[in-house]
Amino acid sequence: MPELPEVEITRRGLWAGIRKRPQLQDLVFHRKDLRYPLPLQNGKKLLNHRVVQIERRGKYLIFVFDHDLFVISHLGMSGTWRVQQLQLQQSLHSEQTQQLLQTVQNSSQGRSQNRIGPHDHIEMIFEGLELIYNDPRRFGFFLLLDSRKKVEKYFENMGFEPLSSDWSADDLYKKIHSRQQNIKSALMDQKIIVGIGNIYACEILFRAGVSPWKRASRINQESLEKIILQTRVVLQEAIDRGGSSIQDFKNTAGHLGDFQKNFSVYGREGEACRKCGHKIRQRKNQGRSTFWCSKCQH
DNA sequence: AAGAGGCCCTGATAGC
DNA sequence: TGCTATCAGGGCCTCT
Repeated sequence: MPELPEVEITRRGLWAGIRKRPQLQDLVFHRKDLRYPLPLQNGKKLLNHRVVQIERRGKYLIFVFDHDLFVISHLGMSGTWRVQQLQLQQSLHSEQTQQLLQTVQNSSQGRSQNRIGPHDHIEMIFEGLELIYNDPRRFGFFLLLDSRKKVEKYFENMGFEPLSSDWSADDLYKKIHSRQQNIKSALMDQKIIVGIGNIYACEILFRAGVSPWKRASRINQESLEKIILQTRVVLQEAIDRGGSSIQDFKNTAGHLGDFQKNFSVYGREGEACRKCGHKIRQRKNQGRSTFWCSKCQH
């Protein structure tokens, strides 16, 4: 589901929710793993620490706690975080807290309290509200790291941050000029540039007028500049519109995004190109549906 | 050693 | 109605 815009929307919503009361009071896991094992025991290190910032790197969220503790959260294909108000009694009773901790072993207790629904796997409880992670497909993950160094190590091989201006077209050219793969695969390669997934790769290439099937090494200077520009424009537009909700993306307040209404090609196979009227085509690339206009994109 | 393909998992939808 | 097949926003691992 979530590409950079959706993760950024999530980041903002989470931070807006907890910034005034950032001390983690409880952490509850309703299963032992997602994509990777959850920090059932180590997670207790986080209790009573404050979240000082929530950062984003590509499609990853980073909860920065005081005392050099970090949580890396990835939404996989179907993950969402939501902010939910807590009843006063729930947030203040330590007995309740004890009971919640035990729900690591027994998730049915949590559900019976009517706060938790199907596929709600993690609860981060703050004063007066909680953050709940929901993920039907469970491709997401939640990792605890105990130093900034480990965080940097974790992200050391990741590509350029598209909305940052600390890299240039030349830098990107150096990374892709020897690539034999097509430009769409290159755009989706997180080692080259981060945050772009299947939807936005299609949309960016349409706006740049570049065929997804063009070899990365054969992109000329002018097209490369267009791709970079449109990457920034499309991602920023999507953020401004609350992200894209194809099936189920919701922001932390449970609201759907709006950017899917602006899709030029994604999911529009057989429909008329909004620019030239030609039929939008679809073909698989590395197992992912790829949409493009063969008349507008070369 | 870059690049393609399989796989993890559930749910929605299409077709019979 | 109910079965089966296919597909879905990601990324890691394996194989070539």
